[in-house]
Amino acid sequence: MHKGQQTKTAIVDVALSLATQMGLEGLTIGAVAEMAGMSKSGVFAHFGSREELQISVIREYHHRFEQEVFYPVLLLARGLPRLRALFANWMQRTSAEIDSGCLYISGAAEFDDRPGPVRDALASSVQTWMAALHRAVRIAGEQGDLAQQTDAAQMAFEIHGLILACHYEARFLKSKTALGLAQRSFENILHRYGATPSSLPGGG
Amino acid sequence: MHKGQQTKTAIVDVALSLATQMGLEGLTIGAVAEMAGMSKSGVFAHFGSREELQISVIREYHHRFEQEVFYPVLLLARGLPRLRALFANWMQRTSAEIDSGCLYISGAAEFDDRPGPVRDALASSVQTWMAALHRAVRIAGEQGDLAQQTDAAQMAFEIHGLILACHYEARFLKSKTALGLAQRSFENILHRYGATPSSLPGGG
DNA sequence: CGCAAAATAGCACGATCGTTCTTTTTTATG
DNA sequence: CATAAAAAAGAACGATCGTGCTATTTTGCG
Repeated sequence: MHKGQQTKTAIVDVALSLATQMGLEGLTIGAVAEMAGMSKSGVFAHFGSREELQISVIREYHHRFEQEVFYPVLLLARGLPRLRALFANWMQRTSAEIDSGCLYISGAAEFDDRPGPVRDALASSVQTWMAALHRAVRIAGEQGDLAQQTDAAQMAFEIHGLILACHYEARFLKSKTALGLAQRSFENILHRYGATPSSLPGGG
Repeated sequence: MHKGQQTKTAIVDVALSLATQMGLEGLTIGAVAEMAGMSKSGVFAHFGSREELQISVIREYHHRFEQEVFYPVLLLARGLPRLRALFANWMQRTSAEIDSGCLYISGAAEFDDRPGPVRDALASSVQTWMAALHRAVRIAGEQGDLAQQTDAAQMAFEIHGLILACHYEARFLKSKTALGLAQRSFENILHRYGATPSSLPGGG
């Protein structure tokens, strides 16, 4: 008795790809049904409301984001290596999302002043990721991989900005140089905050 | 025989405030009509299509943006003073748009893969502004107010990112520190590109 | 004022949306 | 295989949308 979960997963899969492309507001049950080869009511029955479908999509996106950019870096040494890897994974995903779209960016624009459970789910996911980024920066500072006076919040903010500019200019303005500019920006930020090319073994 | 233009202006005014808040896709003729105290067909007759209304809104936004952040800086000396003023005006507008919303950001998310005249108008406006920003940076470099090897495209990209992060974190995540972080980011960028605190009078 | 033209309103259309209700098909189990 | 439950389909609803058509009001000019 678990065929339901199986098709529900398939529906969310289709809905996610549709939501990243058309936005969470452009996510219609009819479009999902057609793309999934089902009837509208067949899709609807699994969620009970469009809002619940949207939230399921956000949860799936969050899960994939974690899986792809966050979890892998835990295998690396704390500090600068982990921070570098975090950014590298994020950039890799961002570059893929130049074609597919990013739910955290399009969703923010759609729900930035529309209260409700969808916005809550979206903001909560983003907050979780922002906190993880902030933590990675802070730890790199504590490890001595960054200048002593580094402000983690400031550095995380600047990294966030570079990703947003990359996505904006590449996806919307079709700029072909955005990836390179973003990569260079990150190196500039690392340099500014005194990142060591390789960790010093016995730093006090 | 120009009452038409008068009410048309009023309609665009209402439509703009509605579009910045709800997005260009959320801009419905019925909502505009109600807010303008008119009938749907009364509003519709002025534009002939919703697309034309959306484009009119984009043009109006573009005009106000120019008027508010770009034109005033032409009174200042070329180089760093003008670049600083450009950013200051941009930030002032951005801080206001934390409440009202930004058409260039929400519009980009909505139309980043939806071809057509609306997207074209939006992208064209943004491109114009991006080119102006790039030019201001380049001129500052040529004036000797920035380090010799400054890459104008790179610096403009980083400034753009800081604005996007500011808007994102302030408007969507309700961060109260975003304004300060953005201001600090700009100072960091200026410092990194060797901006002089005040222009050197006789620089060769 | 009188009158043509412009501006606006009123109304209805087809389409699409989320949702509900009912019926049919599929599934898992005795 | 029989059968009850789960899953999916089908049809219809009310609402909302952009838009076209027609009537009415308002405007500006002689």
